[in-house]
Amino acid sequence: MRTGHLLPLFVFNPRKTSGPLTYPRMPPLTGFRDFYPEECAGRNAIFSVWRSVATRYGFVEYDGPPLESLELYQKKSGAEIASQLYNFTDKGERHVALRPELTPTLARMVAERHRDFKKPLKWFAIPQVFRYERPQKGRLREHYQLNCDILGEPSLEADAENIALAIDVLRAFGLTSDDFVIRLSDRQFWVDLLIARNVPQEKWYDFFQAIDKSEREPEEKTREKLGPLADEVLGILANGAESARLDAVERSLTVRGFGACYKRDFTIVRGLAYYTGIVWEAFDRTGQFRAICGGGRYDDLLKNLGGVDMPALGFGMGDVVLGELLKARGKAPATAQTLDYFVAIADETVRENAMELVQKLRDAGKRTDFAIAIGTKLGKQLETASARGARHAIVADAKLKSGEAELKDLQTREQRTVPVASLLGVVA
RNA sequence: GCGGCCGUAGCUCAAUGGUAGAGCUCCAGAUUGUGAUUCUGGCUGUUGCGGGUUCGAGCCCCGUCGGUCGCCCCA
Repeated sequence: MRTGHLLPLFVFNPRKTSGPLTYPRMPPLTGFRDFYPEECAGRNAIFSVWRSVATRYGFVEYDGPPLESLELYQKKSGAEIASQLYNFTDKGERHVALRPELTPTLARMVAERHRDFKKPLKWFAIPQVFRYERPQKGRLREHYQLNCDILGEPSLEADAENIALAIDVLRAFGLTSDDFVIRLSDRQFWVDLLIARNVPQEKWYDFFQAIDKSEREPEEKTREKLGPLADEVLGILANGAESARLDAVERSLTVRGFGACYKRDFTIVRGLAYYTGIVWEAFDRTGQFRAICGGGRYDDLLKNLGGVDMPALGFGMGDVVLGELLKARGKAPATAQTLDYFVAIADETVRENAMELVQKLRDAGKRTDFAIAIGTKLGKQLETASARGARHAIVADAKLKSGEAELKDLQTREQRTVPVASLLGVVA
């Protein structure tokens, strides 16, 4: 009984699956994703692997708020960071931001209650994080990021443990040392060199920038940026250098059986601000994707952010690049969503008996569905059952009233009459 | 914030400046108790949007929005 004056937006006609476009589409915002069931299953499969491996390494899960004070990030990265994140003023005039990373939150939480926890802490989280920048390949405005951190342990064995976890996460997806490589570097090595060569601290930023870009820029440009240090630095980038810290980490990885998974590479400096020791990134061997994951030691961050002097390190792994890589290598986790039973109602006079059976199956833990629409043709119901990935169809007919049903194997198409009782537990 | 490329049906794509189409998907029927194939029918567009040129624009021009790739930046 439509009166005709309703806006098209509010008219719902279930018989029409598609119709004239009567109002503008509302796609998700730039850089944000919808997760339809298939994508959601894929995302959850990734989460499941992440959780499984992290807990296997003795890490425990935590989380923080998705919204934090803007100051928390500015304190760590400078005021200009605001231009790169989602920030706004809330109704209480507070300057807030959607979290661009979890590490400041972690530092805040640990500083707040560090006395409550035995050291070292091995914590992981799977936050959705946000950044305000133009989307590009492997980089959106939101993504989910596995974060694994070890706090309160200064030894290099902690660095190795963290990197080993990252390697094992990648292995758990079916990737091998043929697919990826950890590029290991030592930020402290560069700092030592800068001090030894009397480079003033205000020039360090440009120095790290030059190293970071040396792969993507012509050598002449890098030389120009490095000035008098050019020969020495380019030699180190090309041929490596001595580092007792890297020796220790590499030894630990090798005895764990990961000798083929890493290479020493001093071009990795990981951003600019807070890393203090070992830093590393994982890349796919073909180089067609940006970094899969990366991390390092940040021993000063907790002191600077929360006033608690505690060594710390960690890594982050996003779902976007990882998902692209797994898809390209045919290693995307299987996401088939199936049913144990689909109850097809062949005879509407037994619908109530069929619903009783559906409920019993569900109570018994069986994934069970049925055709809600009354009077759906049996053929259509079986088609649905098959499309939904059900292993068996149960054809509910008059025999159901005497405790029997037709059980049909949807793969073999074989069908037999069975007592209903046998469906509740015995038959899988 | 800057630049390259691309925007046609839900999806993948056609259409010399001259009446906007196909395949797939979806829904239904052939088939009122049996799903893979097959056949038939149905739904579907302000050609992203707004201007301009032209007798006439999906096509050419300008702008804008969106997508994508890169730059900047990288947590």
